[in-house]
Amino acid sequence: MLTWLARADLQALRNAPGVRTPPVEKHYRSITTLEEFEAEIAALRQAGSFAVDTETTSQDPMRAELVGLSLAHKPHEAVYIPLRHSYLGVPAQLDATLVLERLRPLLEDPAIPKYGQNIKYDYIVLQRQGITMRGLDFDTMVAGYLLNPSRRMNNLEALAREYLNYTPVSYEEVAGKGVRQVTFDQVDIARATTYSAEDADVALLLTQALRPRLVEHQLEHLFHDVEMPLVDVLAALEMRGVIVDAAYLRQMSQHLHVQMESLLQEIFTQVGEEFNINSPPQLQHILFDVLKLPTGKKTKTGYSTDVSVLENLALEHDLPRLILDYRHLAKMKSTYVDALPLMIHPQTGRIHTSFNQTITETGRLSSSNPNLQNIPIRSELGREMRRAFVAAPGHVLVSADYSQIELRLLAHMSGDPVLIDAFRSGQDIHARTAMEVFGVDGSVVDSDMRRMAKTVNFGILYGLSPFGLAQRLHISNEAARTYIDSYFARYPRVQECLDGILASARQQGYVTTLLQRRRYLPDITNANRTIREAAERTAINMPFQGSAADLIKLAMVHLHHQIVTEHLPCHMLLQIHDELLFEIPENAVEEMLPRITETMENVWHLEVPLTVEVGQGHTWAEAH
DNA sequence: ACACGGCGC
DNA sequence: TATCCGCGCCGTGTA
Repeated sequence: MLTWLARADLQALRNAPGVRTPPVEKHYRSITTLEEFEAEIAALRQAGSFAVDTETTSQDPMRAELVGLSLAHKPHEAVYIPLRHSYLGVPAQLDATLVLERLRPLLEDPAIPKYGQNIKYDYIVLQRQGITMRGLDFDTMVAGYLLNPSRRMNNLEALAREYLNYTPVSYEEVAGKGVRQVTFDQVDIARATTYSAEDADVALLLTQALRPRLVEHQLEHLFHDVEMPLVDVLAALEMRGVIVDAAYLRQMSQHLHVQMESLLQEIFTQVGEEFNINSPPQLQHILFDVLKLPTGKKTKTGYSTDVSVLENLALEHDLPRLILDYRHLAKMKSTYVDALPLMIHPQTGRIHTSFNQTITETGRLSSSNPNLQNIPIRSELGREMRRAFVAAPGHVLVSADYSQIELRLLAHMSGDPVLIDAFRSGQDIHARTAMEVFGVDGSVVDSDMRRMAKTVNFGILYGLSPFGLAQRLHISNEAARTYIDSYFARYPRVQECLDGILASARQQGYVTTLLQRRRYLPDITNANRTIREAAERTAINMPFQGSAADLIKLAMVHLHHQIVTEHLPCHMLLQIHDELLFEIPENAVEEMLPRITETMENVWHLEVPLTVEVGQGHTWAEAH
């Protein structure tokens, strides 16, 4: 039995010698005998809920090997069960299969609530061991995120510091850092116990500390009905993965290489010297010193060479276009065509992204390792790229995306009669805005007017300034101001809605979404105008971007529930903010399409209909 | 580690 | 006077 004074108390004594904190005794121990293990199982069942933490050999749950696990059902007590520690002189450990089989009834019982920090990770690790953890009740990372989505880190250490005034033992302290870091199976069991058992304990303590705070912030519905159920859903998406056609990408890579070499020669010939196009400083030198082309935007370190600058220069010189073409090919090749095949999982043959639930300040998900939410689509080459994403044999990919969801939310929240009428009667919303803003009949609206109206519509959601609109549309500031003024004249309730958002942001210090997701905006009263206005744009965007995130998350939860309880032949693969991608057996598509669209469209009752557009095909390019 | 540029919604 | 629309992730070059 290991017992010591809590580190927080030691720190309190050091930092404030006048303050006496009652010492808390901590009881962390490892379990290596069957008798202890059986007693622990009985205690866990008796307690009826517990915190779980797994220790593994990798940060990536799809590649991690289980090394041990910790359990905590009572504050300041926890056990660590080493399973696969491996070092010279390692003591006897319980058999991993035996331990997991005895824990299975507890872990798989939905009536026994489980707590943890980033519990999706543990869920996937255990799922790969054949255990389906049910009753995921409280993820401290998700709770911390909902309480303040702007918090940089929602890791256990940051949360424990903020809510428990306590600093737990860090991973580096037990496993080392840098080149000297060892995998957890090589960590001495006694040291592993101090770390791992504490993590389970802290997760339990944080659960108790954060639960009432969620209620205070009116976040319990969002937490229990959306974000916590979503943990299982995201785990399922990540584990299923998506197939990419490596042979196709290899071919594409060779093709791109040839094109890039040819472009490169043409560029060097035009310039008269060789240089590294990928180096912004070298490119600046060539464009603005050697060729003496006019400079545009400035960056912190010099003159910008980004797309908008090169597009302007392309009007008076041939080189910028070649640079743009080269950049596009280089981007496609390095970021996607060459990188994605390297991410194929050796066992599953698929790519398993990681969906992060606690990163964005608006409530959106993010995707990384690799990011599958920014696969190209807008260029022809981008669409070719999407042909690499394919369905399994006998399956098709189905894409279902919410049409104009943020503008529909604007119609709903503002109650603007013109916007509502436009969506209820199924009109082309950008064409309708063109009619309103330019004061013309529908028959007069041409593609150029529609494009400008589209920019205005999206600009409204971002708090666009006349200056920004002018830049974007290549028109004068005066013209841009006129467009925005006429927009608000025709949609007065939208103006009131945006003013209301700003007023509540100033009054409360935060803005909220449809499902009460909250984002604090301390800069909304900043004396610096640039900073304050940035906060105002953020405030205006958050309710629309965040509510859209709320709704698609809820739809994912509903769909996943149907898929699991009714054993539907359908796998959700990806979420791309307003789109869901599925993999479905060919013979089940007819049955599944209406279920998907109806579930997504009926996820929430708004003043305007939510509509979903679906497509299908053997590749993602065809499905879209 | 940071800046830049660029892909998505 | 200067302003350059919100939210992300990642590759490359430079330090």
